[in-house]
Parts: sequence; C-alpha cells; structure tokens
Amino acid sequence: MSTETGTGTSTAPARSADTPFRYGAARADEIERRWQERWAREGTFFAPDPGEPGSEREKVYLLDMFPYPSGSGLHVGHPLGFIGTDVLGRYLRMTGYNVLHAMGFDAFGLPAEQYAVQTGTHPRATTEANIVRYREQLTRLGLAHDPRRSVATTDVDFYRWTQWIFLRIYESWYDDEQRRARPVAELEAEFAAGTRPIPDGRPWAELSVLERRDLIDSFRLAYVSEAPVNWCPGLGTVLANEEVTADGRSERGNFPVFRRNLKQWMMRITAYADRLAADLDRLDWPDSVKAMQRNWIGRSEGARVQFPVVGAPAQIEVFTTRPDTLFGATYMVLAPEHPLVEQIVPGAWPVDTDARWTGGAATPAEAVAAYRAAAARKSELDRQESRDKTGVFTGAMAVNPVDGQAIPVFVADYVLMGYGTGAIMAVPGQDQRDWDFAEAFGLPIIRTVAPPAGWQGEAYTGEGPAINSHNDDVSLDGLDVADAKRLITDWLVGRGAGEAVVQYKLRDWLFSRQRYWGEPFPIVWDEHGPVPLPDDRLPVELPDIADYAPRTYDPDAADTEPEPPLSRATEWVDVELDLGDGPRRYRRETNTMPQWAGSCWYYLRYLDPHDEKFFVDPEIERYWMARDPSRPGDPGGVDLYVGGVEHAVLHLLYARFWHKVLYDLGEVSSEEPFRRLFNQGYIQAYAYTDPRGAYVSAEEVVEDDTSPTGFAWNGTPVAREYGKMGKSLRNVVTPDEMCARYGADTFRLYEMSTGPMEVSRPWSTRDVVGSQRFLQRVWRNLVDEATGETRVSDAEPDDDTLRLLHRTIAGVHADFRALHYNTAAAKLIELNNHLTKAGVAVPRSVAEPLVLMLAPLSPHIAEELWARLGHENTLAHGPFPVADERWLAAESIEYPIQVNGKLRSRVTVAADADREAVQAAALAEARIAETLAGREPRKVIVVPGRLVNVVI
RNA sequence: GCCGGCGUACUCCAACUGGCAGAGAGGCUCGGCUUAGAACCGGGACAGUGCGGGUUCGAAUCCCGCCGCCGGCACCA
Repeated sequence: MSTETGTGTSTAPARSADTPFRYGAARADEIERRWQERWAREGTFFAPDPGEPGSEREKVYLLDMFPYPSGSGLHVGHPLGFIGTDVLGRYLRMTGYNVLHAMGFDAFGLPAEQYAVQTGTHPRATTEANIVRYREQLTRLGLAHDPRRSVATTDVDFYRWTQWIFLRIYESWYDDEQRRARPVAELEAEFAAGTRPIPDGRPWAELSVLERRDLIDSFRLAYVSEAPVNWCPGLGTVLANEEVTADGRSERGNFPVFRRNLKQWMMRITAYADRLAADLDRLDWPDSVKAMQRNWIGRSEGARVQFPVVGAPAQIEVFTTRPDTLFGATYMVLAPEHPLVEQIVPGAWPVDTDARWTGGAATPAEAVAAYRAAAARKSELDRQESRDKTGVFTGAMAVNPVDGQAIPVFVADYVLMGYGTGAIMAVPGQDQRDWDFAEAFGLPIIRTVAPPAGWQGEAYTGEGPAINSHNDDVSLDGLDVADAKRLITDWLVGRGAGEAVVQYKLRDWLFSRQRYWGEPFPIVWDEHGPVPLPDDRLPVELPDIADYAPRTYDPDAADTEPEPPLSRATEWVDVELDLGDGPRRYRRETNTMPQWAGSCWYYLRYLDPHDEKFFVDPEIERYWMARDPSRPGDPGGVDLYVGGVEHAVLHLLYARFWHKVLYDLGEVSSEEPFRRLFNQGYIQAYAYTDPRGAYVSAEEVVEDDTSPTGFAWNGTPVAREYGKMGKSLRNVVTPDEMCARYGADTFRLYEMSTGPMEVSRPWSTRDVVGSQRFLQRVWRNLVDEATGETRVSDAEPDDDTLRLLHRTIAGVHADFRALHYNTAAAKLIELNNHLTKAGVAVPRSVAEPLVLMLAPLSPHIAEELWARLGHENTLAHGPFPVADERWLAAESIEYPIQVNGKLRSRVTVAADADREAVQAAALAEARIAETLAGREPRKVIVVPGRLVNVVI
C-alpha cells in the first residue's frame, strides 16, 4: 500500500490533469482504508478497563441499540445513530475521556429462522454470514468501536450467560416487604424456620417434598403457568402482550392472535411494576418514552370492594377507580373467563327475568355456557371490532355493600379477565360503557355526580358534587370527587368491605417461544415439573437438527397447538443426568427464549466480553456503570444509549426489569441499565408508484413539469409517497454506494449535517455533494491540488480570523456536547469559507484546530491532513483546541437600534462601552436623532451586547 | 376518545434564559473557466415563522383558542 504524506505521489486516479491531488471519491477511499487499517493495527479505540493504563481518565460508556443482522444489509438510515454516537465518542476521546463504544449483534430471532427455512440453510450459517457483512459495512464507515468487545447473542459463550441469568431469576422470588428480589433459598429457610407463614397454615415439616416444591415454584420470578396467552397460529408460536398490536395481530407478520390457555414460561415483571414506574423519574430519558412506559405499566389508584352474592357462599371482588360512585352501581359484570361464574349460577332463572337478559336460553347455566363459548371463539381482533355491548345474566344477584340493594350479575366480554379482578361494579351514570350496556339491557341508571347545568350527554365522568349518595351511616352528598373517594374508602375499610389499592395494567411477561433459533432454557423436566440445571451444566447448546422450521398453521386456526421445533430432537430432549440424587431420566425444556432475552443484558457483556468466571466482573461493572454519588438520585447505568423510539416499551422495559433483578441480587452496582436515553430520528425516503400502483426505481425518477404529479419515470407519470426505505418500495440507498461515490467521510458528514440527531428527515442523494464540496475545499486550503504539497503558512492570522476561530472552537465544543452536529458542521464550514475568501495561505495556527475540530465528523480526512501537517500520532486522543477567552470578546459591537420594537438603524460602539454610553451613541445616531426631532424618548431599553430599543 | 411531539424561504434545517428572523447545505439563476450534462470557481434572488387573540418596550420563542401533520395507547373499570 502506498503511503502518501508530504509530497508523495498519488495512486488514486485523478479526474483532471491539472488537479491530480484533488480530494474526491477515489482519494477518499484510499485515505479511509489506510487509516482504518492503521486504527485496527494500533488498537486505537481499545478502551482500557480499570487498572489498565488510561483508565484513570474519566470514563464514558456510549451505547447503540445493537442491530439485528438482516439478510438485506444496511441502508443509509441504519447508521444514523451509530455515526452520531461515534461523533460524540470521538469528540470525548479527543478531550481526554476514556470512551467505551462497542457494537454487537442481536442475532437470534424470527427473520433468521424464516430466511433459513426459505433458503434451506442453517440459521447459524445465514446469521454468521450476515454478521460478517454488517461488520464490513460498519467498518467502512470508520466507526471507532473497540473491536475486542463485539458480541453476538447467538455466540455460545454469550448465551451461556443468558442462561445463567435466567437461572438467577428462576432462583429468586420477590419480597414485597423488602421490595426486592431475594434467592428462593432464603424463602425456603424462612418457611422452614416458621418465621414466614405458609399460605395454607400448615407447618413446613408437614409438607411433602412435592408440596414444598410446588410452594416454592409458586413464588419464583420465572415460572410455568397455565394461563390465557397470545397464540398466533400463523407464526406457530405464542407471543408476549408487547408483541401484539392494538388490533389483536402479531407485530411480526400481522397474523391474527387468539387468547388460549396454554402452559408457558412467564416472568414476574409485575412484581416490579411500582419500581419500574417510579424510577422513570430518575432517568434522563425523552418524556415521550417515559410517558409510553408509564402508560404501559398503567398505574391507577382505586379501591377493591367486595360484593356478597345472594344465596351463595361467594363474594365478588371488584376494582374501581371511582369508589365515590358506589351508590350508582346498578348491576355487576364478570369477565367470561372469570372462575367465579360456575359457582354463582343458579339452577333456574329468577321469576320475571327480563327476556333480553337470558340470551334465549332455558337456564342460566346454558346461557352462560353459550356466551362463554362464543367469547372464546372470538379473536382479539373480533373483540376489538365490535364495541356493541353483549352479555347474559348469570341469574345471580349480589349485594351492594353501601346500601344493601341486590343487583344483577352479568357476564359480558367488555370486561377483561386480565385487568383488575376481572369483575366490575357497573355505574352507568358515570361510565359510558356501563351506560351503553344499561341501555341495551334495560337496567336502571342513577347519577351520583351532578353534571353541570345544561348537560346533554349520557354518562358524566367529570368533576362535580356527589348526589344520591348516602345511607344511614355515611353521606357523600355535596362532596367533590376526591373527598368522596376518601370518605367512602375509609368507610368500606371500617366495615371490612374494601380497601384502597394500586392497580397496574402491566401483566407478567410471556417468556417462551415455539422457535428453534433462540436460547434453550437451562431447564429439564422430571415427572413432576421443571428442574433447573446447575451452573456447571451450562451452556445448554442448541442442538443441530434437520428440520428447524416452526410448525405453523392456517392463521385463523385458533384451536391448533404450538409445537416447538426442538421437541423433534428426541435424542437431545431425552437425557439421563445426575443432578445430585443419582442418574435419572429427564426431558429437556423444548421451548426457547424470546428474542428480547439477549438484548436484556448485552450492554453488560461489552464491559467484559471474554470472562469465563463472571457474566461481568463486578469491578469492571462498577467502573463503567456505577451510580454517581455527586448526582442525587442517579441510578447509574450506561451514560448514553442511542436508538429508535420503536423499542420504547419492549426492549427498554424488559432490560430495566432484568437489570433491577440483577441489582437486587447484588450482581450489578447500578439500579438502571441506561441512565440517559436518546432517540435518533429516522432517515426516510420518497417512493414512487406508476399508474398501476407498482413501485418503480426511485433513483430513476425525475422531476417533470409535464407530468400531472410533477414526477416521471421513463416518461410515465408516477405518484410520490414519503416513508420508510425498503426493498419492496424500490427506494433503498446503501452506505456502500455512498462510500463508493463520495467516501465515508462525506457520507458521515452529510448524515450529521442535514439536521439534529432527533429529527427524522428525507434522504436526498443529490444533496450529498454539498458535504463533498466542503471537504474538498478544506483539502484544497491545505493541500495543493496540482502538486500534492501541503501548504500552510507560519504567518500570524489576522484578528478577524482569530476571533472567528475562537468563536468557532467555543461553539463546536458546545454543539458536540449537545449532540447538535448539524450546527457544529455549519460553524466549521463558515470558518473554512472565511479562510477561502481570505485568499492567502492558511496559517498553521488556524489549519490545525480546523482539522482537529473536523475529526469527530470526518475522521479519515482529518487524520490524513493532521499527518500531512507533520504529526506522527493519531489525533484520536487529541489534542482538541480550546477557545481563548481573549478572542471571544469582540472589540466593538454593532447595536441594532429599534424604535418601538421596529429595527430602524444601527450604531457601532466599543465592546466595553457601558449602558449610558451605548444609549447616548444610539440617540445620537443620525436617523434616530431625526426621528426624535428633539423630543425626549419615553423610555430607552439597552440590552448589553444585544440591542437598543427606543420607545417614543 | 386519551397521552406525547411538531408546524420558520422551493427543500432539509439555524436562531443561547423573549432581544437584528438566517448559520449551513441542496435546488434555482447569472457569470467565469472548461474535460466538468449530480464532484470546478465567483456572484444573485427568494420567506417573516400554520391561523386568530393576549402578555411585553420587544414574541418564532411565553399564555389562550383554533387548524394541520406525526407517534403511542385505547371496552384498562
């Protein structure tokens, strides 16, 4: 490889005979590859761990949401965030920080498996090929990652520790009193010692071995349960709530999802609902993401109230946020799946039962059975689509505890088993859903909050004084909603009929999938239930099997059963193991973990990627992640996490949950994984369709005034739409193309300069040339295009140049820190334009800071120019210019002069002039004096350094 | 329906705690040079901040009411 410093000769093909040393794509390519090789060779971006030289510097841990290595490679939208973190990391490294920045791959998951099924290759082969391709693409961009720390979730050495963490969660329970997770061994010890009562009241010693096991299992944070889950026949797997869209379809593939009772692995994330919600206040995250998480966790305060059932030894417990409306409860509703339904249904309809209530059935049992069957057949989608109120009377009556009234109990699917207690008291006067149901079934409506005068609506949910709300003992009448809630709750508590509670919408996390390409569980089954494998049996490797395709079904076949591909690996599944009580036969767990598992902790593995003793060494974790005692309430964690907003509730909630468990167990020192989160915008693109609606190649579309749409493709008018970049939309632009046409430095600079990081914006290939021109001008200012000689002068820059230089330095520092790369780039362009216009050789004392400031954005050309300026070492570790205060203050200031807020004139005054002097100068200025014509202004406002406003 | 966010030249975007609406890029246009018809050099034009009020000496910025767009949640009791 030819090295080219000083007056070296070019190997790059030149466009022009006159300017063989011009900066262009070919030269950029040569420079970039050479420097990338050198960085790799010298380990320039290795981040020292505690104890290693360099670790005494202040540390910064920057993190990107690691990509899923898809088969189609990167398009120009993907690296936006990666480049953004890289710019910050390079800037911080140059200013003296120990920066940790690494990149890994989230490589388990559905698409690899689906692609593998289509092509007949093993998912591991396609995944590894994709990772190689991604690494090439990312390396080409000159990202300053520590290459030693790259991990993929599919590496056996990585998922071994994913399994290890699973076991820690499995071996834990949540102590509600101490509000933290603890090992189940401690729970068992408390039961055995009698310091913690056993739910059924018996002493521990009287429990059989299996009873003890069931009891402990019921406390675990990872547990198996038979519960309603989201079954997606089209994908052949069950899904977490977070993976199902609002309209009851799978986020991936858009297949219908059905609620089915299935035995699956769950994680008790609900135990952490309060901490997950409360600790959001301690995070430096975008408000929108915090709002989404709060919304998902769904904390609401209210009361639980018991309603005794007439003639049955049962109570219906409801949750309500409006206990103040209890006097208006005129009926009750149980969810169709509610277990109490069977117990309360009487043998026959009460006399005079309204015909509308029976569903035409002869007995309540028949009516309920028919209704339940119909409800079970409905997909989530059907249930969402029709909001008409349906239901049947159970034949049972319940007693309203506040007034002793017997009210009818219905079953209706507008009440969901998964929220609250699965039962409600219905208050049509103050709830529109109940109002609709009451209208449909002819039920009474009592208002207990007075609506405002002239109220035309139906249910009134707003504020107002309570009415119709008293019994012999207590009266809410006249109280506002908040006071009424307090009073009636106290009254219920006093009567033992209710209690104040906090309710969450969040449900436990469904953690198993019927997939091949995921982490196997470190669990085997004996004839009784699950048995954890000891740590020294890890990793449980994914076996190679011939047929790894998931068993999928007709998307609407709700009654099908999930079938994990691993269940076909019979030799792997049936094992004989000695787990401490002699060799026994076991059956391995054949489900695999969801894709989210690896991403719940990968950021910890970057810290200590090759450790065989720890998932992360505690000392290393403390160095990079610990809480900052100088910041009150700081939870610790990654210093900056950058990624798209699409993971607001999925990955970001799951990772917080795992991290908190690890914190409770003493495995990490930080309470949160990501102390600061930043959502970068998306790069979007135009797509074009021809009159038949088919997408045409966006690159070949031209603006055309003769086309009714303004755009044409091969002479055909095409319609433009704006959105994502995608293969099927035929508008993909790849970083590879951009690097080939302009170079990585130009591409990076373009992406950073079109707008602030958080803003989504359209991709525009033709604009990229602007960034190329700037780099070309910088190059031309420092390198003779004809001879290749570096040309800077040793002359002192003039004062104007020095002022601009130092203003630029100060501004660029602030911009980089604030992630305002677009304005940093603008300031550098401005400085360079100034140097160009000066028309003289650039003074070295200006050229060097310019090159250094450019380095975070366009590192290769900066390194090259730095070397050509005579420096042997990389600029990756600085120096970075520091602004000189003396040159930040202007000598004189031009004050705009406003008259009554309108700009009328200007006056130039010495920078150190005081307020009076500025005022005097302004009033003496010719146009202002003329306007005043001898009158005294009513008022003169002088804003030092800003402007003068004369009020007449 | 509820909760977020955003509206500035033709386009993408600047404007610190209210203080000269314009930093930067593209496009357009004129000229130079010319091998430059998306990579050359130099010059130029183009808006008054979605709409209507209010506060203020002064509002893109703060407040109120609309309009439009984007995102999230949604039979959650």
